[in-house]
Amino acid sequence: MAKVVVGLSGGVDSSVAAYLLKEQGHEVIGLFMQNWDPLLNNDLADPYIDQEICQAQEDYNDAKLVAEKLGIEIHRVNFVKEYWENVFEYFISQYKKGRTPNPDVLCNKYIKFHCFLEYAQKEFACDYIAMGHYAQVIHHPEVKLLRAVDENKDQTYFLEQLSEEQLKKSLFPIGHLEKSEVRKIANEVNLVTANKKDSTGICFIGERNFVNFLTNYIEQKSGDFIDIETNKIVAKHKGLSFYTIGQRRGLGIGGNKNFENASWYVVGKDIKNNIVYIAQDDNSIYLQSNNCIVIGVNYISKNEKISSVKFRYRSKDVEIIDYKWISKTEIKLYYPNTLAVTPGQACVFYNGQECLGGGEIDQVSLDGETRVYENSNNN
RNA sequence: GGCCUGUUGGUGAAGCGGUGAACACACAUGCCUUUCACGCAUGCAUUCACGGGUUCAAAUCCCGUACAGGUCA
Repeated sequence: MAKVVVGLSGGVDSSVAAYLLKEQGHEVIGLFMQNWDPLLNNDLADPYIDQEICQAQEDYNDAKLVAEKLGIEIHRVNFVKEYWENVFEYFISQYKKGRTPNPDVLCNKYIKFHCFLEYAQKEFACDYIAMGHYAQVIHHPEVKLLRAVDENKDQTYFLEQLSEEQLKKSLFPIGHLEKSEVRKIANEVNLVTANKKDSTGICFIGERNFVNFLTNYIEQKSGDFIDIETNKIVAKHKGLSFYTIGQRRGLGIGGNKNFENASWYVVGKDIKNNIVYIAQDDNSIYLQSNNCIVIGVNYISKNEKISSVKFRYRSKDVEIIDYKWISKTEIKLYYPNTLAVTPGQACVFYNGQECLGGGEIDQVSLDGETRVYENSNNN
């Protein structure tokens, strides 16, 4: 029996997490976070911006109903400023450099498992915090982060940056359940969130037309789409930051008599010359790499060896052939040829079911040839 | 100026008298998804530059007009 503060988001997962903790006999307190304010943050791409009730308010209402149903207290906290300073500014700075950052990894590191944790401990003197993530944590004899039982929903990818101290204080009550079981429980207990659609898009921000969203924060210049095979200009792009490596949709390049009848994929960027390189092959050699440098590494389980990694959320694990530490926080990984490993994205390390930590993909190469996925060296 | 060839959806392009106008790419929507993406599914020309004619029937044949390209003096 412990005192636990649950992050109630107004979704099914956290609702069921709270319910399970209560069932286990813990003293449970709900805490709702608001980390994004469309008006304050000038988020003109928010589809709800003209509505009277914003998304956050609607979610809070659901969270409140769940708390009432479960008979637990609910409180509300605002980390809009902290989110902007610790997550969003970095996110934008990376996009300006042509990279493809993952804000949700930082959101977990700095907001959910830092601001929230501190607040919960200070305000409520709790023993633990709990979240509705699909992940499992073991506290004894040593801290381990494990993939969720429901491998399809596993979210350890986003928890890659959590420290041992943060994990020690955290519980993931639904990590041993399948998503379908979570929904089933929610229905049995009759929670309003039981059949609510899963939220997607950047955590706390939500679904956006991404080009419009970024346009609010990044000035972009149009430039050339160049075929990397022939070096010919194929079309105009809207701004280098709007594209990520491996992207197909949104390029707007239709049939062209000078080229084959095939889709185009983004395979590189040249920031200095504002060029986006493309190729007409989803398996292009220019999309492939077999080694990369990962920086800002957080290593949770120092005794374990990396056997596989994930380069993008929900992508298949890639077996690691070898790796070499460059410094305490930088590592070079060697792996079989893989498509679209993208600078800025999180690279997460695994050994079987255990998540060992991870870092940020910095430089990507095929054998000795560095991919022109970005030119951050010039900045 | 004469002669010749071409003009099909957002783009590239099949079809060349017989009756729902291929296909590819783009795009849209849906699914998938706590990042960005990938992927999957579905949809998308009542109409073939325009006007007229022949025919039971034309995008497909004929005539004219307008564009575009070629070619000959």
